[in-house]
Amino acid sequence: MAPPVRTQRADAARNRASLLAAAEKVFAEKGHAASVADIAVAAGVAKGTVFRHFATKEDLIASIVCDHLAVLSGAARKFADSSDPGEALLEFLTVAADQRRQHDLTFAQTASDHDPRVVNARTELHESLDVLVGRAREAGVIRADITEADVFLLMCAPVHAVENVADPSPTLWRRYLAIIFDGLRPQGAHPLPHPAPVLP
Amino acid sequence: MAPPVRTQRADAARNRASLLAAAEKVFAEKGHAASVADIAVAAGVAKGTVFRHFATKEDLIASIVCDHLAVLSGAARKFADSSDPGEALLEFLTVAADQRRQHDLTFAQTASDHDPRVVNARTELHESLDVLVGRAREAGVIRADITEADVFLLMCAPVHAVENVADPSPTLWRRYLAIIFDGLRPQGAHPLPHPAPVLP
Amino acid sequence: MAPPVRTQRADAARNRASLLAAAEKVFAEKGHAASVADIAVAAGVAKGTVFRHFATKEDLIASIVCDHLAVLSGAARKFADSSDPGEALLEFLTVAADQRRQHDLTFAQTASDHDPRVVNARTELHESLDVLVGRAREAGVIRADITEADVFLLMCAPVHAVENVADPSPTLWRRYLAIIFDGLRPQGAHPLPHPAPVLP
Amino acid sequence: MAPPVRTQRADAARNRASLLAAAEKVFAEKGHAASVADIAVAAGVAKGTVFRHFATKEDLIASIVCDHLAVLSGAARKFADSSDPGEALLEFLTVAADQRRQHDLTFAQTASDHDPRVVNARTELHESLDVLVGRAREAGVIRADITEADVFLLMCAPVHAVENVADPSPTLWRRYLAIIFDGLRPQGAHPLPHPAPVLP
DNA sequence: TATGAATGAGCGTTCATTCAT
DNA sequence: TATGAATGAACGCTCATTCAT
Repeated sequence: MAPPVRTQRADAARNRASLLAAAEKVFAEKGHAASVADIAVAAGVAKGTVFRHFATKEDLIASIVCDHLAVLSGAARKFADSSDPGEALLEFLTVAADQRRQHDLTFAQTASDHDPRVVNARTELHESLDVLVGRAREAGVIRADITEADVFLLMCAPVHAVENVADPSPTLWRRYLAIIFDGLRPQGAHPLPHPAPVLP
Repeated sequence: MAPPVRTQRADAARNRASLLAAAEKVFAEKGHAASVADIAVAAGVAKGTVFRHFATKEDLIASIVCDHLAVLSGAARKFADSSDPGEALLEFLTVAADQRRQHDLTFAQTASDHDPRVVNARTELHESLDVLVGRAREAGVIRADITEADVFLLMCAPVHAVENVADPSPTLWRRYLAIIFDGLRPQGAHPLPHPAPVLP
Repeated sequence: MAPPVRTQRADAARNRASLLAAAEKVFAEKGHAASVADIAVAAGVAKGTVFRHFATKEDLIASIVCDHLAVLSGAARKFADSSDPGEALLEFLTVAADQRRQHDLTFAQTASDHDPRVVNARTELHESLDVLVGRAREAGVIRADITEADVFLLMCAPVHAVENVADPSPTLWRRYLAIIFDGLRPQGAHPLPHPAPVLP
Repeated sequence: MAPPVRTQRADAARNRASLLAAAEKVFAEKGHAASVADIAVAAGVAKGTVFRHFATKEDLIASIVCDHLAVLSGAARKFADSSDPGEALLEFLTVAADQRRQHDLTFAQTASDHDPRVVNARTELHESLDVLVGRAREAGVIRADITEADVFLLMCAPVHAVENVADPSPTLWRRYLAIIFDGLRPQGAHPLPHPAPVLP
């Protein structure tokens, strides 16, 4: 009963998803050195098929970045409903760091900065974060001068810090998340030498 | 008294220095995408000249990384003599972040991890940092459970955080250094969920 | 019945064959100085296409050498069935010299010495030659102390000799083949000052 | 008493000679892959000094080839006085093959074909050989239809033959010289299918 | 639609040669 | 004169992208 177009679209969507998953893995493993051929092999398709789904390599990267941002938006929205705003923020940061730890796409960040889909996804994340951080701030579990932008910018710092360790324990980043989160707390806070940035 | 042969060497040394400076700049701007040709153009020399001074591109990168590490070692040793261990540590972190802000070579870190000169330079930095951090810890200005490795790993976090801002204020990183440094302080510290790593 | 996928393969195979032919010609003309670009131009394809068919320049050279060796093996086996072992050996040497005259790949011999495919092809030639030379020896048309290795090593000598002539008659090499073949005959043979080598 | 110009010339001549010796060795070892830098290092001088003595790399190669040809001319002239023309020819071929064995410059042959100094040196060798071979022919120790050109062209064949052996006994070439020399002898000679070439 | 062969710009690197010292 | 730093053309090779099948 299903029209053939549907079937094709379903196939294509499945292909696209498996390509994204393969690319995410390959990029995380090889970083910038990952080639389209590598990704095609990992996805079990021909090189040309990658370009059927993603116009350019940059487009593929941007799609992955979008997915990551969407996952984070979802997490931020979900945790924003929590009755414990401090715990919610910490849990969000834990999810964010863990995502980054599993698939480090730092190299892709700047590259896809100008892609409109990425801009949208980031905007959405900013909005979700604004709620989450606002509640934590109002509850007094983080300083009054900490903004959504601060959380966004510090989000990946724990994993970045660990990146310089040769063979890190898979939970070492939690140490640095704890340190940074302590820095966000109001207890013993020193005044900050620079106002928070306004992100687009 | 005047060394007669030095003239040539002086020229070559000047060239080498300008090559290093140009490469530092180009790498900071373009990251891994910087080509040897780019660097040669920036330094105003022919491509072949780059290879006269640095056997491979990797060698050039390692040389820059070594220089950076040496500057940091020097700063750490200098500040270790200070009478105010807390201020000394903060000043060191300020120097480190500012260096990184001017020339971000994050991409090079991993690449030159196995170069013996880089290993040596890093070892030296670890030793210098050990003294600096030890004094701050003993003076009680940072938590008792913070080690030299923690400082080393968090050293670049403020600049990393800022990297996601499109056109950042040149001193925005100080905001994040302040937050992280507050996280290192003993006031209001929560226990850390993971022991500090042991760096080689 | 018609294999549908063969069309692409046929194209690629044709390209590969024309690449091999072009490379054979260019290498014969320019020796080691032949560049991959030269070969690509001669074959009417882009440089990258050469590397699609042959992983490296060395691989391409080895492929040509293999082909040459296989042709010689085939000739040796074919002539080994002859009822006139002396004539058969002479005909083989004629084929071998003529092949070499058309495409001198002396320079490639040593270069591809370690390629396993070349090693195999050479081993096969040695085995074929062993039969051919053995029969000639048993028939008494060549000396009793001449081995397959001798024939293998002297095989290209006639063409080599002619290489020092500026614009040689295309059959001049036959003169030197005749002289050398006379040297292999039992009539008027002097004892040899060194035993035959054992080739792998 | 000696004018300083003489001293300089003597120095220069010594330098030139040591450069030639070093180059001969390096070329024999590395063939075409030998670089001017390799030669300079082997001679213990700077790269620029090589070009003070030899305008181009080709010029250097031509000079070595000239030297080799001159040595052979000398040998040919010396042996031409012998009372045993057959032995004299064999001895000349032995010297020629041994020279080639020690320093294989096959790769250089064609390259320096058009250098006028090489042309001269070769002409001189042809003249010397003409006498040597003429006497052997007249004495009946080689066929009546063998010319100086034949000997010239077959001169290096024994060493060439051995070149395909991986780790040859240093006297293996004598085996092939003996075979080829037997081919030159009148006993059991078959008529040759092509007239001797006329070399310039 | 999916394939993978072809493309060609660009890469890191080498090296004969030039030239200021 | 001898040096070795600088040059730049050329090399082998890679890879994102295009396109015929």
